[in-house]
Amino acid sequence: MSAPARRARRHDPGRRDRLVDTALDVIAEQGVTAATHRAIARAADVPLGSLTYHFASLTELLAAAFTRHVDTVAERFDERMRAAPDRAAALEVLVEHLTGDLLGSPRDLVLAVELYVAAARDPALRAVTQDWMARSRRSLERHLDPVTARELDALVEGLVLHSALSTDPMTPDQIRSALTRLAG
Amino acid sequence: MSAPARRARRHDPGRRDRLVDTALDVIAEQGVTAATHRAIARAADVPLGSLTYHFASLTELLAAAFTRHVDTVAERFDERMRAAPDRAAALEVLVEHLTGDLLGSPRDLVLAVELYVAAARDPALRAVTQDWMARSRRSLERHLDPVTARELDALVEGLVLHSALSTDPMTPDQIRSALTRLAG
DNA sequence: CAGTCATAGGAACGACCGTACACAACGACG
DNA sequence: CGTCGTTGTGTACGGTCGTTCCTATGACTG
Repeated sequence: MSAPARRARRHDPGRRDRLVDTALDVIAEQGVTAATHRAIARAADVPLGSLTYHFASLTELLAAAFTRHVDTVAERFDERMRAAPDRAAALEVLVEHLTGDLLGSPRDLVLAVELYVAAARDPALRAVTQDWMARSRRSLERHLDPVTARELDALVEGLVLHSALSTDPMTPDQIRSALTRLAG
Repeated sequence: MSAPARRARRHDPGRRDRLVDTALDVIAEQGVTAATHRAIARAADVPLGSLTYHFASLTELLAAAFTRHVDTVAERFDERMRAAPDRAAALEVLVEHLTGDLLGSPRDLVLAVELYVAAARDPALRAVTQDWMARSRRSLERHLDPVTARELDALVEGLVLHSALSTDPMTPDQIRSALTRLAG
């Protein structure tokens, strides 16, 4: 009957990496507040003690997880931004990034908001959001002046939050027109 | 020595109200995650059992607290909005509301973000934020078309979040120019 | 092949939580 | 004055949490 099929190998290189990914999964599926040592250990199918062995504290693990996610998203965005030939194309990249990546994928939307939550609660995680905002702005500044970049960045944050909390979210067209209106 | 000067009277009408206010204080000073039965009871100087006597659950108490706060802020905003003679004045009211009330007072800024956090975590509290957004939009629509109102509302949310999480927040002038740029 | 040491594993500790509940105090009312 | 229902209080239960700690293992080094 039982014998819970513990598949964890005794020797498990890359477990640390796997834990970071699993933490991200748990956050996306159940929220930061549910991302406990035990929940992550269960999801990764490793013993509880393994988490404190690889990460000095839970905060450190969450920081690693959010950092990995931010790296992925920010890098993908900057890549596309670099490829944009001019200002108009850059705006279209932003629209696509927002409606496609952030709002289009429930996972990324949830992760963005959960990061806000975590940052608001834990000063150690605030550095991650600040890094994200800084990189996002730098990407925008490839084709836009700093003032516009900053305003757009704030608007993007608002639209993300709005989408996450509101019933009847804005359509991609409405979002495009809001962004172009501000940047125009 | 001890005899901890428990000042709570045996008969204490209005205690329920006082608990709501105290809950708001605790949230503002220590965050929603620290707003536990025990923390609020300690701050209000009432016994623990008193909280479950007046409120069926902790969520219900937090909802009452946030509702009271939202009522205050939303009503104050709508009042000033009604007094605005035209669109330009309305925009100035919005700037004043944002830079003065929300961003000017650390307490209100914290409470706004904590409400986002609570809403993201607890579906029962989401109704409060949705109510806030709806009222905010309705106030804006007194002098602005619905599309602009909605866009401004999202931008305001973004600016609040931005201010709370960012180092070097935007100045009131920068905020004014962002808002007028979108609404212009 | 023996020894070493980073890694893996599991149980336990102490703290805090929301909530339930039995009891004490009180005011209203006969 | 005695009874009763409402309101207030204190304690305890069952649970989850982060973290610590001791033991076991097995891959690598010499």
